[in-house]
Amino acid sequence: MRAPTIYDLAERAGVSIATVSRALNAKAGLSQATRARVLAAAEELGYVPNSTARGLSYGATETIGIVVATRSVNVTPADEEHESLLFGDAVIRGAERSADRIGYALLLAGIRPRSGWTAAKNMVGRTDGLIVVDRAVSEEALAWLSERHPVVALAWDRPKGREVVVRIDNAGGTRLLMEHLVVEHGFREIGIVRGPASAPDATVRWHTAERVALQLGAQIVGSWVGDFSTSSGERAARRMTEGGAWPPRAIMCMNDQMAVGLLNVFAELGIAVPDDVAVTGFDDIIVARYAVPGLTTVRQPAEELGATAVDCLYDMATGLAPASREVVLPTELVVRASCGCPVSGARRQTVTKDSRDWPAAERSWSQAPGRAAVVGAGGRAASS
Amino acid sequence: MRAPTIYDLAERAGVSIATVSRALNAKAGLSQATRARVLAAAEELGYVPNSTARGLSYGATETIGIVVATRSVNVTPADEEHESLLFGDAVIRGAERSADRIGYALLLAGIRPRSGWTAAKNMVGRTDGLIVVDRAVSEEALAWLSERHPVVALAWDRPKGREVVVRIDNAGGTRLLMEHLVVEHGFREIGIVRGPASAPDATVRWHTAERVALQLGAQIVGSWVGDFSTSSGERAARRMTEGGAWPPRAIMCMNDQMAVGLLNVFAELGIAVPDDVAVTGFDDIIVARYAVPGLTTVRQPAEELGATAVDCLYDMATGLAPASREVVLPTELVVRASCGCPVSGARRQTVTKDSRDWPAAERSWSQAPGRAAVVGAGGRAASS
DNA sequence: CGCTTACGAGTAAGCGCTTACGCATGTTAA
DNA sequence: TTAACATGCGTAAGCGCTTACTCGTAAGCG
Repeated sequence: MRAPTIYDLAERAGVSIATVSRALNAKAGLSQATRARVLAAAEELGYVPNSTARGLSYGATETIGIVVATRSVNVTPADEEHESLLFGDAVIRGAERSADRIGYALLLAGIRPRSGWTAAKNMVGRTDGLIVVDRAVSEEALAWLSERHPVVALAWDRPKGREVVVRIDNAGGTRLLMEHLVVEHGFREIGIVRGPASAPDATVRWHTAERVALQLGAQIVGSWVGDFSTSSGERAARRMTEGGAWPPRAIMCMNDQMAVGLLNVFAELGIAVPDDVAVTGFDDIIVARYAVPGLTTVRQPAEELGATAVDCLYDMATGLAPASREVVLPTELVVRASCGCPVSGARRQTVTKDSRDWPAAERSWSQAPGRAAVVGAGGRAASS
Repeated sequence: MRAPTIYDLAERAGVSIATVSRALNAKAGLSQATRARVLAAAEELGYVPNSTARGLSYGATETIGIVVATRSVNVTPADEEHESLLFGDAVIRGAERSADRIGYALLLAGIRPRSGWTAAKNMVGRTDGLIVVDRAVSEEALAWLSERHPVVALAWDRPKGREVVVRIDNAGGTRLLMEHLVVEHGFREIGIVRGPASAPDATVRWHTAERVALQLGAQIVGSWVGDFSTSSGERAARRMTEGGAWPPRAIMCMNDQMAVGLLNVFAELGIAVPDDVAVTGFDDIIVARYAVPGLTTVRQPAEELGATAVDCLYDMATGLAPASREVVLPTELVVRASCGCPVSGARRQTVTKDSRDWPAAERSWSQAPGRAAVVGAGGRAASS
């Protein structure tokens, strides 16, 4: 009942284990006959090589680790589903796609709020590279990891240690959105619902929004702080309507969940979106498409982030210097109804429109295995 | 720049590698002083044990593999997002949670439609057990795998080989739903939108629905076949309204996506849900909550499936015989508006209700590490 | 004071694989 | 015919770790 080893196979095929190894790994210097004999024996025995032993001997595990933050189980389900979990899932899907393409495996580790980063540390000893998503571990931990292992920090601010940062173009996306609101819709008074100060993404978005608004001759007439959750968006909406106050004509939320919170409260209060107040989000989570009205937002290519991270690590692990310390993926404006844009017909139309919105999943540059791309805002190239 | 090995550590601490190993693994028979010295040296060196070597020597990898089907990239995004992908993500989250609890790692493999199951096969050599989700691999492949490795088949029909099946109580959930429609709402004429014949889940649901309807004195007045996608639901809706025909008073869809497809088309045709036609789904995907009207459905505890699978494998890998060849998790009726139930107020109310719907994430029986539970329909115990 | 025990730590034998090296053959060229 | 080389395969040395076994030392006992 013990799994057959290379010795069993060698005996069965009547050759040495070295020959078996060469046959299985398609190395040169073997006669066709011997190779066939070994492969046949392997088939008969149902032999599967022990990857652990292979990794030890070969000196590489051909495995990429991915570290994501896992929220504690006690948040409300709505928040839990919407929040970074889904983002993390998409990243994992993308990473898995790339890993599969290069024949690597993906090892998963979730970091719980108070569990510390031991799980991430342990991955150093069993992977060829590590993806750290968002702020799953502290900056110090990231520095420690990146000093002794190839590390890609995903959706991080910018590289501080030896890690390579793969992120989206927050500034560019925010600019697109603001230009849409100010230039195309003519809104001059914009409100902003920020994220927590600890989130670099949100901070970049916020600062950019302010700057671009000024540049375009609009002004920020109000600013509220949320924590990225739907309920914090609801609280913000209540604060801005306290005592019968009227919210700004247009409100930009730094993520979709908070925007959904606004929609909830405005619907309850009878404030019409977009006719009374235009609302926008950021990220294009699934719910943005199903919100009523459909949420105008900026798409984050979460799967591509994961795929790109794996490509980068592959380069790093195989000795190629990464093309850049920082890889920036472009974002895309997704226009739905919540900003005031006409959406002809009912939801079906929206669905159709959405389908068009989605780019072909295979990016052209992903055809070349293992190559990462440096792409900037709205198509402009950007690297540091 | 080479990672420090146990030899480096031993030298630094002035002891043998055996002592280092004992210190790091908290084995008995070491003086406090020596242990402390080793740990201090480890800290200084930033030593991380090589799990590959450890696994080889120890004879177990403390890793669980999870094999999920990954749809090809060319499906429409709506279908892709809703379909098994999200289910797979939830399963992975649950599995990760359990794995983390027992100190195991999770290795991910996606099986693409035409890539074959080599990826799954290779996992045998690097894990202590395998979770195969849904129908990621063929029955023959599953048999092959389960013959030489601990395997849990998730959401599978019933065990055929040596694998343990972990699934939800499809029959029980369907019964709850049918009882709700017939007994509480008094609908006597029910339509059914089935899934593909190849999906055992859908088949069980369909047969149960027919049987229960008869038992309760209702009748099935129409049956349409879809493929689980939203667009197939839309097609079904068009077929049932062809030539001005009127759909059945109540329609039970074998999953949520198809139900959403019905909602789309009915909205377009001006058929009111639930006033003209009641519609129900199955699975309780996220979108069910955001559909208009909110979709009455049956919740699949996807995360718990993953968590339970890991618990089972842990038992199997550590030599405990699994409690049962088949573990069935209970389902839960989620009542929203699409069946005709009153939902007071607007969406906020729905959200609140939903929050209540969700059980505390920690199941009581999950407190005992590594123990799997056998729970049946609606709380009744069931095992085979 | 001599003997048994218990304790702490070292020695060495693997775990299953890859690969550098070496050694027979068979093949070619002078 | 023989040197020179390619070809095909076996031998053996690790990869970094765990652990069964061994052994020196100090404590406990009559």
